[in-house]
Amino acid sequence: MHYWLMKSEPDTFSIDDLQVRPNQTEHWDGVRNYQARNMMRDEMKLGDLVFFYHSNCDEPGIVGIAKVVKEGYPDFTAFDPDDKHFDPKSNADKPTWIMVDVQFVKKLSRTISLKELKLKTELADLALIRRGNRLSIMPVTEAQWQFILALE
DNA sequence: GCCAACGTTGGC
DNA sequence: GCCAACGTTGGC
Repeated sequence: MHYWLMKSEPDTFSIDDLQVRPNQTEHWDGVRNYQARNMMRDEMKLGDLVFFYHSNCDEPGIVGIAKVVKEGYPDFTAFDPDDKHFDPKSNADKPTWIMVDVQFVKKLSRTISLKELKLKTELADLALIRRGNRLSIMPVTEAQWQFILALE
């Protein structure tokens, strides 16, 4: 059982969007970073829990929880020339990019903001708040997970 | 294989 | 809108 944090821009896809999807489930397409891809391909397992993080918005922070309901499989948006995330180097026989499906679990009662997370010495090692980090998917230790949940 | 140029991310 | 940080690309 692993814990994760996944970033999404709420203007593009928010926790509310996830909540109203059929089965409250959506595929996490569009990741075009090898490190993030490798985590989805190799380490994300059914039932893993995910902090849903809103980035590039008024109050960046953790807004909810999701869980992994389908393990890594080819990101078909890479095959579609009309898709924003089209990648001509990826094809169905040998897909470069991988995604997982996540399902809504809950919204937090409040946003646990990046600003707040940065103040906690307990979270100094969290990838999210290390300077210059741009990974859209990152691991969270169980201790970090429990600590953050207790902030709600 | 080096590295400059360029594009993207994402906080502010 | 700005810009720092970082990943990728492509010439050599």
